[in-house]
Order: sequence, then C-alpha cells, then structure tokens
Amino acid sequence: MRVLLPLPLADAYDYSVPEGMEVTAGHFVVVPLGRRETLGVVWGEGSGEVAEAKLRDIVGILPALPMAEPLRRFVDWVSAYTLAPPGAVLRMAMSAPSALEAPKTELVYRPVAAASDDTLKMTAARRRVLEQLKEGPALSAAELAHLAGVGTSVIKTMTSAGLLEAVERVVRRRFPQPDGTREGHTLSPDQKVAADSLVEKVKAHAFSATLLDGVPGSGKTEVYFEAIAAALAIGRQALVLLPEIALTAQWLRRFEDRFGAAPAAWHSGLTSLERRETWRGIAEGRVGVVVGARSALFLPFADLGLIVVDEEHDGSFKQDDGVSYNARDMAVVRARLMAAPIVLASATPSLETVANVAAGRYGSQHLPARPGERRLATMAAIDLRREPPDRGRWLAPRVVKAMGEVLAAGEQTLLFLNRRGYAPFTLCRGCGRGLECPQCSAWLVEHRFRRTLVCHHCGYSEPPARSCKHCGAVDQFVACGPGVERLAEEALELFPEARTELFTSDSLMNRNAASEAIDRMEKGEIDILIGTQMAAKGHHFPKLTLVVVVDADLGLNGGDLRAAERTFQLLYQVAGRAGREDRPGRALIQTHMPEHPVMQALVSADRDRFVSAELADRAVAKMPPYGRLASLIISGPDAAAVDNVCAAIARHAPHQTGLSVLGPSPAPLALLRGRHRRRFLLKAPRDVAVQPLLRSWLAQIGLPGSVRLQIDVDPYSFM
DNA sequence: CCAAAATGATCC
DNA sequence: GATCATTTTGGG
Repeated sequence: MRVLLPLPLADAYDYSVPEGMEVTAGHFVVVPLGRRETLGVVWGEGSGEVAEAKLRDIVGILPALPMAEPLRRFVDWVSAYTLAPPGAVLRMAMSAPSALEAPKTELVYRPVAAASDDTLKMTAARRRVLEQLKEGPALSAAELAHLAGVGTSVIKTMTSAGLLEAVERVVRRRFPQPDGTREGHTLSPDQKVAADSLVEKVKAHAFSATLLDGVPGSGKTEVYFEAIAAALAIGRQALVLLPEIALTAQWLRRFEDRFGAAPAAWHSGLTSLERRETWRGIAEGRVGVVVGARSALFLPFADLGLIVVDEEHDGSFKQDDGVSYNARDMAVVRARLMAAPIVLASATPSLETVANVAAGRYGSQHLPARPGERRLATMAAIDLRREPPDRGRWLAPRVVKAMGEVLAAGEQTLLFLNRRGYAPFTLCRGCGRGLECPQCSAWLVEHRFRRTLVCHHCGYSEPPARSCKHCGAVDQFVACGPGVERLAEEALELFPEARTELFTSDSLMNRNAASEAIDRMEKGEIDILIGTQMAAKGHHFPKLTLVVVVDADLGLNGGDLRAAERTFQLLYQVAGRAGREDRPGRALIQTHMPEHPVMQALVSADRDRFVSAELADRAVAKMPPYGRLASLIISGPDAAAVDNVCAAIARHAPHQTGLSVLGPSPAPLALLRGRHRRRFLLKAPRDVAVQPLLRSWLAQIGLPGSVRLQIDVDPYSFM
C-alpha cells in the first residue's frame, strides 16, 4: 500500500500489509520509518517502484474515521499547485494527531430489559433510579446518582443484582447545535434577493462560486447567515473562513444571536484538548458550523455543504506556514471537490475575484447600502504639503480641530497608523547612521513603553543604549517618523482630558485584552483610539464619528504590484468604521499625494472607478489577474553560495514566448534572520500552467544544504 | 590528536 | 522531521 507521511518527503512510500490486516485508502496508520514509527495515511495501492524485499509492514491502524476521498484529493491538489511536497500539505490536514487515538470511554448504566426481578427489594431509591432511566439515555454512575438523588453505591448494588447493566460508551464533547430553522433578521428587499439566490445554491448540492459584494453596513453577514441556515436545515455542515484577526467576540455574538448557539471555532489559540474534540466532532458530523482561520480548510468535514470566505480580499489569507497557499483560492478548490457552493464576501473584493466574476467563472450578488442605514463616511484628503503639522507633530491642524469638535460632542475618534512602536527608525546625530538589525536589512524600531529596540522582521531586540556603537556619541539619538506610541503621546498632549487608548498587537498581548478594549470602545469609555491594522477590521463602534488616516502614503511606495489595491482596501475599510447608525461620519486622510488615483478614488468613494482603472493597468502589464506569477526565493547564510545557486537557476531558465524570468535580484529584505536572499520572478500568460515549467526547471538545480529555495506560486506581496 | 559540531543522505 | 554516517573545525 502507498502511505503518505506528514513529512516534507518528495513522495509517498510503499508498505506491505501484514497477514490478516484490512486496510483501505484513507486509513490512518502507524508505519516504521528508519528506526522510529510515524503516523501516515493510506493513499492508495502500492506503486511497485520499490523492491518487494525492501518493503516493511504497516504496524497498525488507528481507530479513527478514515480520511475521506475529497480531502485526500484536496491534499494532492494543493501539493501539485503550490509545488509543496504532498507530505507537507498532509501535515496541515493532521493538525490534531491526538484525535486519531482511541477516544476515552466511560461506563454508562441502563436498565436490564427482562428484570422484573424480586431478588432485590424495590426501595424508593432504587425506584427513582429506574424511573430516571425509563426515558432518556443511559447515564454514567455519577450523573445517574445525582439525578435520582441517591448515592453511587445504590447503582453498584443494582448492577450486581442484575437490575442495571453497565455498558462502555465513548466520551464525546457535546457541541451546542446552531439552529438553522430559527427566524433570522428581517432582510431588506436587496438582501432578500441575494440570500434567496445563495440558499438555492446550497440546496442545489453542487459546486458554485459567488461573490457577495456590498459596502460596509450593507448586511453581508446577515445574507450569508441565511445560506448557513439553509445548509444546516438540510443537515450539511458549513465552514466560515475569516482572517485570523477578524474572528472576534463581536462576530461570534452575532452568530449566536442568529442561531442560538455558538459555532465551533478553529484557530491557533485552541488547547490540544479543544483541538481533539472539535476535530472529532467535525469528522463525525456532530459539529454543524465551523468558523476558523486558514487552517480550518483542512479539517475532515463529514458532509460539507457550504464554504464562506469573509473579507475574501484580505492579504492574510495568503501566508507562509511551510506551505505557501492562498486560503481563499484553495477554498474554491475544496468547494469544487466537495461539490459544494462557496461564497466570497467583501466590501472591497480582490481584483482576482472581480476578474473571475467578469469572466463568468463566479456569480455575483451585489448589496447596495440599506436605505436608512448609515452611508459611508464623507472622506477628505488633507494635503500635507499645504497643511503640514506643527514641528515635531504628526497631525495636521485641521485634524486637531476636528478632533476637538468630536471630543466636545462626546463622540469618538480613531487615529489609524499602520506602524507599531514609537518611531520607525532612530538616527544618531553624531554620525548620521540609523540603528539597524544585526541579522536583517531593516531598521530597529523603538518601543518606548517596553523600553526595547525591536526588529519587526525577525523579532530581534536589544535594550536602548545611550551611546552610539559607531561614533560613540552619547545621547545623540533622535526618533524619526511616527509610530502609534508616538501618536498616543501627541494625542495626550493635545487633549490631556480625553480617554486615550492604544490598540496594537504589542499593547494587547492576548485575544482577551483585545476584546475587552473593543468592549470599552463600544460602550463609549474611550474617546481617542489609536491603532494599527488590528483596529481597522470588522468592528462596529456606534459613537465613532471621526477616522483619521495618519499616513495614507504608507504602503504606496515600494513598487509592489498590489500596493495600490491593498492601500485602497485598507483605507476604505478604515473609513468604513466611522459614523455607523444615525451619526454622520468623517474620514480625514493625510497624504503627500492627493492627486494619486488611490486618493482620488477614496475621496470620491468611487470603488468601481478605482477597480476598473487598476484592472486596466494590470491588463496592460499582463500582471495578475491577467497573467501568472511565481516567485523563487533563494536564501542562505553564505552570500557566495546563494549567488552560485542563482547563477545555476538563471542558466537553466525556461525560454518560451510570453514567458519572462526576472532576476536574480536582491529580495526586498535582502538579509533576513542572518540569511542572504535573492529573488526570481517568473511571469507567464494566464493560460500557461507554471507548475510543470517550474518543476522541470528546478529539477536541474543542485542545492547545497545551507541554501534554501522557496517557491511561491501566485505570490501576494513580493516581500 | 581527538571530539564536538556542522553537513549530507536516507528513510519504503 | 529524525536519525545516522561523514566531514569539518578548533582547541590543546
């Protein structure tokens, strides 16, 4: 039998099956590997490529439900697409190994049917026990004793007398069942149309992909909740993928309000016990709805009838954890393999998705703003060249004035700046040099509250020193540029009486602290909230009427393909935080280039114009979504060895019309964690599959052990 | 000279 | 990813 192991090996291995063992594809098995034993999954019949004599026996089969065929095909598909070893992908589908062990059992008691026995006197206590068991399931001794109001010894005696019998039952966590038949929110006519269409797709039991697109506040969530209700109603499971950061208490509360029970959550913060029980519940079909981050895609659903990807444009769906994949795109594949519909929801859909809709590959449902609901905040660009902040300040006078008004009216302000720490870099006045990370080509960022200098790329940190390493000058360091901490300082100086709070991953160490801060903001206990990305997503603050984007140009420089798109999406979402409910909101956008198309589109709130302009640019440049990209990153501690590999890669580069290979060039972070990095970019027409090209190209390259080659098909950012 | 440490090959 | 064999390094 062919067995795939959750290790980064090139392929599955063949094993022999011992006499009397019955294995089929999908079984979780234990196999010998070298001098140890490993878990694996039976992938199919043996390949016959390895000599019979060399094969070793499968050691045993684990008492878990086998991995279903669609999930196995999904693992193969992701491996073939991303060029990651299949075992590396399998590892993501085996993230709760303890769920594969035999589940714990307990003894439960039930009455013996034919026991009208009078060998034992029928006391009142004994009668109550039998009464308890008459209707309802068998119970454990402790439960039964408690419910009948007797001691456990009564149950013991009754059992030995033959009135009760003990049977073994596996212990299962009970999952509250979200109720698909409950009445949902009253929908507007537009929402109703969209919801009905999605419900039809769920009932059709076939693959389809639909973009659900609507401005913030148009009620996308309520609409896809109807699709979830439909899946539950026909007894199938639903999966909701959210960017890790958007899985908030607020979202869960809305779900619970609608369905009367919480969904099962799947994210990196679960304990191993929670992982195991949730995994089993999903595999056995006892869990109806799963909400989770990317990794939830690889869960062993018994009968998945719907996938929703919320905030589908979000860049965090594409991240590297060993395997580089875009969870949004792979979710579409998973849906296809499960013959299930998928809904991609966003207020600012990605250009890829927009292009798929235009090409007819995806359907689309558009939600206009609901009448009576708030409109998008009015947006105004502030030209920092004409209205500069005072010296040593970062907020323009017009912004300060607006904050004062909002504060006086008892309303809230959000200052948004996507920069953690006090200042992005620190300069020595003595020699003019900046403080750099010793193992990356990046600045050290001062975190004044934590009193450290931190590299945001590798986590290196050192205490702030008084004298310069290079010229010895003492107390000559100057903080350059603003970070959120510095902004908080400024807000405090400007409005000492206001309640000011920082909202960043540094100041809020855990999930709990974050949701408490959100609660305080919701209740109006904060006047000025200062935050990074974290504050931009998915929250709903009724008294927030002013959003200030402190540096809108951040992210527009650097020549990144998606810079404009990402900036637009982020700023549009941030601006969408202001003026919910009945209060009009304002967004002030500080920029040095108000004439930039992104700023123009923002100020006119014209999403469609921005999207079509950006799409036209991409079409001309033959860039995604109208072309394909793959990036190669070659890295190693020794720059010469890295350059050698690069030379070999360049020599073997494929030649074909329409194909271009760019590189080698220093990767954007040319030095990261002490490794030198170079990058190639392969650009191909949309109708060319890049995987076979990359495969045959890179098969010819020999890699010394210290040099690593990472392949990223459809890179999101070029960092 | 030896031994720890780094590197490389292999696992079916 | 883990393990074992082989090569390199460095301290005396």
